[in-house]
Amino acid sequence: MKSKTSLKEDTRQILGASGLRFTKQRALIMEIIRRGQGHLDADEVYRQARKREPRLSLSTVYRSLQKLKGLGLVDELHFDGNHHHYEVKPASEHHHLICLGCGQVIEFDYPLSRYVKRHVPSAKDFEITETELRMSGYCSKC
Amino acid sequence: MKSKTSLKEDTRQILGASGLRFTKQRALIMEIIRRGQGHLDADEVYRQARKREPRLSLSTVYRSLQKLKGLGLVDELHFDGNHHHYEVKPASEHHHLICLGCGQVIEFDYPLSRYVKRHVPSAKDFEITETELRMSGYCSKC
DNA sequence: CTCAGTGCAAAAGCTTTGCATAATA
DNA sequence: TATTATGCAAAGCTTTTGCACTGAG
Repeated sequence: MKSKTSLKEDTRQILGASGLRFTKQRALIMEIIRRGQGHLDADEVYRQARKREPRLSLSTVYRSLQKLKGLGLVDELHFDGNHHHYEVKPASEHHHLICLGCGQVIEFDYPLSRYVKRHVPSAKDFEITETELRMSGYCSKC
Repeated sequence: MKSKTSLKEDTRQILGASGLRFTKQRALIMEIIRRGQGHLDADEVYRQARKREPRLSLSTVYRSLQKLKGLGLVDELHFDGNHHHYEVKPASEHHHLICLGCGQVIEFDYPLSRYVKRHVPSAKDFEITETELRMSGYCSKC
């Protein structure tokens, strides 16, 4: 219960600090993304959100996601090239393993950018701001 | 000169083995992707190809890319969620570092999937068929 | 009260598909 | 000659944009 409230308050504060507004639509979108464990695309967010806020429009979802991403509250992922997926920005660096058989997405934490900076010469003088590792294959069941 | 011929012959043979045809359009597309060092999207391939084959259509580019990808001759990358980028499938596992300032793409080899399989528990019993690491940030100049 | 945000509808990319024609094996 | 591939045009999806209205601060 605590984390839910604090996500909401954090969001309100960060939005406010940038002169942006904390609307019920944005609260709902954040809430859904958090519950979705980071693997929802815009349309799924939209469909879930409409259950509670039937007049919400898809463009609001897109615009909110964009703003939240700009503020660093949400990350945009690219599992495939067809649509974006979103997740509440995780505290630690984490990555995704996708099963091509059953579609499940496994997350794992790993400070990969630190590792790469240390081991890859061409990454040495790069200031890495974003890292996305996507691995796909088949899980033990498939 | 040798490698050029052998890419062409390899392509012809692999297509043939699957009952597919080696057309001048496909030869040209492969050639362009190879020269493009792996960072062209479909439209860029199309524009370059039309210089030599003005009647080529964009749908042929897409269809060919799809077939070539299916045969494992070409890899599809997702730098952003808006379009696909293509590269001739590299022999060794390699990844991409993208500068958000000047747009340059730095490639580096690294057997990352082996590393991850070894260090990440949840990846242990996964058969990884594809790995894509995308890191972005700012290069030393930007 | 003011400016950011919303809903709706229309437009804008990128990618795919249907169909008749051309070209490979 | 039998299919596979191509070109063209049209359709499909996801995402973005314009505009008048609403609502948060």
